[in-house]
Amino acid sequence: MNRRRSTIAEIAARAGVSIPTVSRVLNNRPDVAPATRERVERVIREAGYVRSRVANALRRGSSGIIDLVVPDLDSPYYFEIIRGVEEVLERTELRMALSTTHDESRRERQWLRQVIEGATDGAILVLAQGQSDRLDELRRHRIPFVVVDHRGELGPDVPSVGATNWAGGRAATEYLLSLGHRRVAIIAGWPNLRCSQDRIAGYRAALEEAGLPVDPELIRPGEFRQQTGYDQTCALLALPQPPTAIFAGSDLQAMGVYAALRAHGLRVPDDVSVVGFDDVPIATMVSPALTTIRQPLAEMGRMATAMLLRLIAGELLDSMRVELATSLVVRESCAPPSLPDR
Amino acid sequence: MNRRRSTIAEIAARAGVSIPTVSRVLNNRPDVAPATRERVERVIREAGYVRSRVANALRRGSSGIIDLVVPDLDSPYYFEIIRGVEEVLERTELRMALSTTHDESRRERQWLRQVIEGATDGAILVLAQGQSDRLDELRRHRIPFVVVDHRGELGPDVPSVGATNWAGGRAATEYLLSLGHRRVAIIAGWPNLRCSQDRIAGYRAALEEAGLPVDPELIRPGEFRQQTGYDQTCALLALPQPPTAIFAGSDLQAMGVYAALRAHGLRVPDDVSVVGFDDVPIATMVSPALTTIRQPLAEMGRMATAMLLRLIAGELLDSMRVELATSLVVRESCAPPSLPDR
DNA sequence: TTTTCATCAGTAAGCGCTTTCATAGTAAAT
DNA sequence: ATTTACTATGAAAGCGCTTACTGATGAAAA
Repeated sequence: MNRRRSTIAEIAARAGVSIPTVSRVLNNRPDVAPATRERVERVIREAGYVRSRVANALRRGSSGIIDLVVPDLDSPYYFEIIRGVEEVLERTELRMALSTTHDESRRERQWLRQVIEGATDGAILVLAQGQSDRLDELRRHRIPFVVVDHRGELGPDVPSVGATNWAGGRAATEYLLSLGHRRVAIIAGWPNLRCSQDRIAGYRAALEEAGLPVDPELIRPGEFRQQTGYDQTCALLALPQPPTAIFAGSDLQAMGVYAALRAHGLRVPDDVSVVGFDDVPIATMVSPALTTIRQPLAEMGRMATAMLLRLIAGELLDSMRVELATSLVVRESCAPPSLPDR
Repeated sequence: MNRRRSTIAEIAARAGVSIPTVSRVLNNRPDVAPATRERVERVIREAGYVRSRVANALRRGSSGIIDLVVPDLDSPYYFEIIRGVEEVLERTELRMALSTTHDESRRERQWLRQVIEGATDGAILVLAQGQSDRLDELRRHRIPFVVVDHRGELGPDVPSVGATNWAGGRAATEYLLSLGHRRVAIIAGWPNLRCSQDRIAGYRAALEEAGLPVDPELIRPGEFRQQTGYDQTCALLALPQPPTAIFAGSDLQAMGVYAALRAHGLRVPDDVSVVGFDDVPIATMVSPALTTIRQPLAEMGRMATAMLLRLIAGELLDSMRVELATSLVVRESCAPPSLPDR
């Protein structure tokens, strides 16, 4: 009906009071006479007035927006995190601005500019470089942020949340070893990712603990995508002594492993055992259901958001760096090796 | 280094010019002497100045934010759409604010209030009720919007994008029929969803065209989730004359179908053929790979965003209602029926 | 040389709201 | 009756920026 959005001034005029009085009513200030308050509130209701968040933002320098930045939107990994963030944000007045960088620095700068321009209240960066210029700039602009699953080294004062990747890598390997496997391969993420390094370290630890040699051939880096799983499995299978178990760096990779194994006429888990990482929904949908290391992605998102909220409120964090526990979820993709080698 | 964010006024002072001049430089206005422009630009660079989008937003009443609203964040369906939206938005200066309603009207109002408060430039509503108070209110506040995959009836002047669900329903059924199936079941979404209705209509059309009776027992409504697929398949299998092919309403449902079939010791496609709907990534990851009706989700997101952008620019839409083509993607989950019934 | 125009830059207003600060009115204390 | 102390409200400033206007210049036209 009314074309323009109504302003506080209109309400004031209609209610026969001054602008500040309306503002006071809006903000539930105590110093308004009950009768006046009543009257103003009625007018507000009648006019269908909603206050402008933009004007407010300008006034007090906070936009009510949290930025969530992910490298891409091509994996359930990100979506789980996004969901976690959304879950806590939806209980607040804050909105989530989602953007992607595609790991391109051009996009990163663009994002950074937007964030700073936009007076973001805070940012959650997924898989960001642990100590980069970007982070410094954010800091310089006094924009609170927390990093999820950082890459590379982490500055000491960077709030971050991750998962116990080392423990996960070790648990998966130990499990496979306990089943009797002696040649277990690991497909990881790129070595520049902190989580990859940790998982491989966990894998090595388990092997060494069991007194088994670490065969470099069995450690295959790559992206966390299906294709990598496929390709590396093929490579692994071409080895003179192929592994009897494969520990993939992500469930998506594991799907590639499944496909490659099928293509070679090998059955899971009868011929080769497979363990994934992440525990995204697909893990339960495939057959055999994927045994995997659960990474509490949604919870990481929730935790990061909770931390950010505290930072925004100016509170201190109990701990700058929090690591959430991974856990082994046993399903159907592992079994004792068919023919024990060695 | 510098604590506060620098303002245009500071730049002006430092460069020895007036505030409007800085603004002109910032906006690439032609009426600035080259030398002055040069100088101002240098100061801007040195100061690391970024203009406040908030102030701008207040000034010109546009916030640079597009709202994307989905019912939930629990299905690849949404993520594909989100990705499409992000793809076109990332080429603009606009940011995406993502929120969920959980189909609760409380959340919907909250969202609506936020949107109106926040001076959103426009909104994309996924699976919104075709003619609801919400939409009216958006219209009243002059907020451009477009609906993706609307539910229920659609007002005539509501910009929307969907897929050719009818054609998809028909194509899937025809394909199954052409394979020799005579009892094909359809698991759909809730009947209040427009897309469900259309698909069922397409299914009926194919059946009738082939001179086959439509058995109401074979039409099973439910949610688009895995569990529904599982449950309805069990129900279907319990029928005196179970279907030899099942057309699921989503790929997720189809995963449930797979699981139920496996649980009953039935093989896909040897014993029962399965067709999905959507063609999300999982479809290619499972074995047998899922034959499905591809719904160009990401493209729908892109299209919706493109339309919204035009609406925001004040341009007219070529067409209020656009339907993107679905297509049959044949993979491995269908085969002729093992024992022809009747 | 005087008039006419571009050209460049500055003044001021205002986007919608919050927030001192000041003031009128009223009730309580002297 | 006068002072004191609130209480309820209004006037005005300002958040950071854009954008009519308004003026100075100096160059081109008369």
